[in-house]
Amino acid sequence: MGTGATGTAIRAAALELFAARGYEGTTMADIGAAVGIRGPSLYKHVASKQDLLVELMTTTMDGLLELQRVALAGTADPVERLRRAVDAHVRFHARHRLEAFVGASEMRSLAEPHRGTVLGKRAEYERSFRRLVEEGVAAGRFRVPSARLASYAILDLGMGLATWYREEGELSENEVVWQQTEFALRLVGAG
Amino acid sequence: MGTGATGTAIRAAALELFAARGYEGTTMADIGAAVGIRGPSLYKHVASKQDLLVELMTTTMDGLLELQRVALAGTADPVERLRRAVDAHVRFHARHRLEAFVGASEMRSLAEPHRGTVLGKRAEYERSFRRLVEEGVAAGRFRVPSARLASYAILDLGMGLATWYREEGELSENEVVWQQTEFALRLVGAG
DNA sequence: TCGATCGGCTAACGACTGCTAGCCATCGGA
DNA sequence: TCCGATGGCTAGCAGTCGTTAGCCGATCGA
Repeated sequence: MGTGATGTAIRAAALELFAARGYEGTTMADIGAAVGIRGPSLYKHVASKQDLLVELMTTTMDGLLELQRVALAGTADPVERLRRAVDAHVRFHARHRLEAFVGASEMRSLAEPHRGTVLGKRAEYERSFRRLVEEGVAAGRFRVPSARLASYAILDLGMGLATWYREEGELSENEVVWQQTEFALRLVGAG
Repeated sequence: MGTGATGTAIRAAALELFAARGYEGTTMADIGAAVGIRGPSLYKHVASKQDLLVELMTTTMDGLLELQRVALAGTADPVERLRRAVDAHVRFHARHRLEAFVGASEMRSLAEPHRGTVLGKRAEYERSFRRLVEEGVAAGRFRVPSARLASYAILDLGMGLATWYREEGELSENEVVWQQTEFALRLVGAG
């Protein structure tokens, strides 16, 4: 059944190229060259260029949602719930910066119906964060002018990592995660 | 000398299309259609498609830097300085969401040497924000684990507007600006 | 009135794109 | 040993793109 390793290598190369040059700016020949084969040979492993993007974006959103689900399971305290959700959010963006960057900037290149699906997952993710803030406000633990704006701010905090975070940077993943979580809690007035 | 209005209309149409479909995903025919002419006719008004992007991105960064300069002029108090810088930052992103979005996501489509120029301006803008945080820390008015991370967080807060802010939204520009400024001050522990 | 300029247009070039067709070497299992 | 599957390859199709060339009607100052 072959090694199957090439399929993974192709997806990894596509991710890196989509992040660096954009979906439209990346050719199948580019992706092929990155794994040592010609463009047309790619079609022995993947159905189409669009398929590469679809799979990349849906698995990214699924991973993010799953991580959040796990982080929130079995915890009732609003402050602790937000802390865990932000931890998962930031950690995911640190570990998958390229996926996050492509996910945010290439939504337009995603064809229907997948575009709608991914947008739906993203809306669900955001709604979940807003609810976390509202829970904290209702419990008298947070103090914010607008739960919507606060949740957007927290989401943006983590998504920003996609731009500036580097694994080789001077700050470790844990340090960044801790500080961003601290920022998020200060932001909602739970410091 | 003609009206000159067409040149402006072309730039406005290009901005909207670049934001919606991306630079590579936008054709000269698209831009022409948006202003009621054919693709090739555009060359009576602009030098090239790349020129459209170059001008868009440099004027955006210049506007952002100039606004920051004005905001900081003649104020010494670190808290007030950060407050004004964040106000300008957020207000700019609210008023020029499309420019900000294109500026952030189409850097890759910008050819050298303009890419280097714009990146330099952006680095200067970021450095200025970091210095503001460091000033506040040095004066004992802010309390942050890392000035670098705090300044990134503040920058991301405003840049996020590019994604979710809408003029027709329920929150007015002033409300959003005020709340984001509040968030930024909480974030650096100056609440 | 006349001639230049302005700003549209179509035709077309040359390069490039995603993808298909079809060929062939390699190699593991029967 | 041989046969089929695997996974490379080149050639090429059918389009699209940015851009140039060259044409022509309208407008306007002299």
